[in-house]
Amino acid sequence: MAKKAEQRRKQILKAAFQAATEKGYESVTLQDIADYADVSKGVTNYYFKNKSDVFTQLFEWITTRIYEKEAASISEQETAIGKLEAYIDRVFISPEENKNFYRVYLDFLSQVKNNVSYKEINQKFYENCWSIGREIIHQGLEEEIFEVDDVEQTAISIRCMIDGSLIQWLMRDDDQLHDYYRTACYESILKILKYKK
Amino acid sequence: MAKKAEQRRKQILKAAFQAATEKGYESVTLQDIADYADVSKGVTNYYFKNKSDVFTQLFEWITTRIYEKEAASISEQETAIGKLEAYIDRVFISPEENKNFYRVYLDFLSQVKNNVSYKEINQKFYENCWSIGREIIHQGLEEEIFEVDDVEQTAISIRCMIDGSLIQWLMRDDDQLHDYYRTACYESILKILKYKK
DNA sequence: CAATTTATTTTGACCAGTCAGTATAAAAGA
DNA sequence: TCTTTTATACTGACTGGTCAAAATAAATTG
Repeated sequence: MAKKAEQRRKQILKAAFQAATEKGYESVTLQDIADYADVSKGVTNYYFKNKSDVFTQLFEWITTRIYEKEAASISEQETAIGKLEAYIDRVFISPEENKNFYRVYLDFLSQVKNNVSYKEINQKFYENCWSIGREIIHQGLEEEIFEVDDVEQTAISIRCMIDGSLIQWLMRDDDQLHDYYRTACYESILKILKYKK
Repeated sequence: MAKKAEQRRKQILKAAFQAATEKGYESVTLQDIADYADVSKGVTNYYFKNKSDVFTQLFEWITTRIYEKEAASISEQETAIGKLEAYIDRVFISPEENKNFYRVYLDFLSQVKNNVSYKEINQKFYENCWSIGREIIHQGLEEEIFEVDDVEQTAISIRCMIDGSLIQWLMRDDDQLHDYYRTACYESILKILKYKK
């Protein structure tokens, strides 16, 4: 029974995600979600406390998923450079694949200031991101190819660079620029790490 | 008379801005705007075609204002380092002063994908930002303290770093971190510029 | 096994409230 | 007086959330 409920919950979250990608966070209605999930309107209220509850859980799901994919990508690599490359490639995954994820994530970001839960979820996401940065830095220090004096600050800066590049890429929304921003981001991070090849 | 009209327009835009900072972009109503401007609802509809028109003009006003303040800050400085410092200081201006500007800007960013006008306005803003970056880079190259091979790409990366740092700072929303992010951003950009002191 | 009861899930009509936009009235200014 | 500007009233569309009733599934009993 709990299995069925969990399945329904996921189904509704996916519908909410799809609705959000196509209509934008704020303008999504409970009816939209129900339509995308192919159920009637009441179901959403049966499985979720209210609309806000749906979106809170969706935000958590999205940030967790982004992190897990990133973490999985770097763990497949042995070297610092390999990890960093895998990381950036995952962030700038081919147009359309993860683009929607980051678009909806940006939607949520703009809501963080109005919602304490969102802020906490995002804080957790940041901490996950920083841990990825630390892992890459430590590996690079071990290999003696990076020169970093403040590991924590550098890990934070890496994510700043990634988010900044990602957003600028998303905003310009030109598939031609995909490679450009991925490369620019990657090379900037190498400089921040004072990479000596 | 045209002067009076222009004044009213600005008054309404300011009211819309204030409403947006306090209630968030999407949930602002025409009534809110009228209330903040201390006029009746009819006035807004008299001076603007519709709600979307108000926000489009507000977005243009905000991005222009952010750019102008940044440009003014760096033009007061002679040296590359002076310009860069002034630039970053302007971006990370004391909590509350320009914070609201960037918050509302972020609100607009999340709407760019649904609105062609927003996209164009933001594209123009980016170009202005990049021109600031170029100016600093050129100055630093003249002084022979930076080492940059692709000026354009580096100018873009500088703004990525700024936006990324800014957003992370805004999201964490802890006044204690103000200095931290300003410094981290500044130092990262120096590394991207391969600054040799 | 079949009949019946109970529990769970789903439906869609409905309500009270909000909104953008319009229409109209009032006021101010030329 | 006539035009411009501001205030108020109204409308029609849409929203989130509620709820009683229907449908379905599970459990119980004879």
